[in-house]
Amino acid sequence: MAAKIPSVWAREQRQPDQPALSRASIVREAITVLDAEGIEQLSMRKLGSRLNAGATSLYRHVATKEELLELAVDEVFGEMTVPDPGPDWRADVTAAALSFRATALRHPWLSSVLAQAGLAYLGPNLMAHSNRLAALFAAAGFADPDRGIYTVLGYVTGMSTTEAAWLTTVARSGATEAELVARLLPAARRAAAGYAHLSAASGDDETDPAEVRETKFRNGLEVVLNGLALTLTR
Amino acid sequence: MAAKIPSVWAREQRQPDQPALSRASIVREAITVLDAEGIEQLSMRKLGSRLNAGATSLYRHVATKEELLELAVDEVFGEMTVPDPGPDWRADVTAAALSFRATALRHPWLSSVLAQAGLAYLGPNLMAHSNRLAALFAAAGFADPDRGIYTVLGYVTGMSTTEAAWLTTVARSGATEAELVARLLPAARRAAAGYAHLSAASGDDETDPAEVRETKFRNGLEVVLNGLALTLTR
DNA sequence: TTGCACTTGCGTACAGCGTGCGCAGCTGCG
DNA sequence: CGCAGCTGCGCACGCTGTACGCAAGTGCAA
Repeated sequence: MAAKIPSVWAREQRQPDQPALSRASIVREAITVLDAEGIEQLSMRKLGSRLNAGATSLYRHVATKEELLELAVDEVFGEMTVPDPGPDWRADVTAAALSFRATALRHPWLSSVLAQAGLAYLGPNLMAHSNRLAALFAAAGFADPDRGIYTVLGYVTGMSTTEAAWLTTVARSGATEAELVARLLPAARRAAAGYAHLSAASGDDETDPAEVRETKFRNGLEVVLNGLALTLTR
Repeated sequence: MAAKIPSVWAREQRQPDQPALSRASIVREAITVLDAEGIEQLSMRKLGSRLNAGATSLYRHVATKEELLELAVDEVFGEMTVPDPGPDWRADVTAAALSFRATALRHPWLSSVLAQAGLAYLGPNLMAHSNRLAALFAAAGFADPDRGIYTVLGYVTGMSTTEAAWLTTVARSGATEAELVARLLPAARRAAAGYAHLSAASGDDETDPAEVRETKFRNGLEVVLNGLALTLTR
């Protein structure tokens, strides 16, 4: 009732009520939808109505859906932490790699977008992330820091992408990860039959699949870091 | 005029003329479109009319567009070669990695599909590829062949995905790779300014970008293989 | 105080998408 | 000869991204 009266009060109320549809709020809400429902469920109409706005209103703040995705990607890069260079470069790189992986698994759509559009983004968070990563390898004393960066980043993105895709499959199935593994096992065994070197492994359902994945990631990373260490002492 | 007469001849002519819309021919044509126009340009309607068929006719042979993409992925995995295990496991793995990369770059949509759907495919070509890869690491004498597989595969897929995404960007820009690099350089420099460890490198436009990419790929792979070699001698 | 430029949001509309459904015609078997 | 089953197609539904033009509100200039 009082709300209907147009007055200073109403206007003051309105500001905290509706953040006025800014670019930042759009990106934030987009990430929420992406995380909750996946990339193919994000539509401009749905996003608009979640912000109490029409679909086309969003286009005042964002040129295109693709640009919105770019902004979301850069935003998410801001969640990745890279430590300041310390005495143990391996620990630092490992921490950065794990943070990358954790972020990619928290936002499984990240990999899809990156795979389709590449890293020609140049957003501020992405640049800062690259810079901090470069600092790590430079401080460690590598003759060619670039090589360290792209080798580690290649491994990390590849591994994270595969994992994220799997998690997406799990999410879409509605089951837990362990359940889906169990359900797919017969088919996998059938498919692996006749191939001498494929096991479709593991009857021991003791170990948590998520733990297994993280161990795999760490093991592979260790291999990469060992390889890189060789280029240091030489 | 003669063509209008319904007869054995007409029917016999028809067979080589129209391969009758089989699953295989649909997948083949889909790959052609995907290669030529990219993943977001593939529509069931377009695919149908290219095969002289209505859009919905395809659904007699393929349950859904997503399934069609899975079939295309497996088909393309058939193009990847993995050598039989020889005396030099590093050479063998390198050859397999380069073939994977070459295939992924020839079909840049591959990475997008894999990133979205993961490797829960179990198609025959994919299984055969994995098996041959496993054979390589087993023959090399690794205690844990799996680790070699997923480490190398992680690096290779990550690197190839990034490259494929970049090539997609290049293709969409309409320019050559070198031109696009030159065009993006100012923006990249601007973005890199203020970051101590980022160069936005290279004024020497002498070297072919494609060659640079391949060298990077090989260098990183060398690092990974060096790391793996350490787990062998131990 | 008045007026004007500018920003912001919205409604409508268009072309295109994946695909469910039911009908028509051809093929091969009894 | 007739019928079952497979193949292809036209239509229709609900959805998509987004171009366009109008209305309302805002802040600065005169």
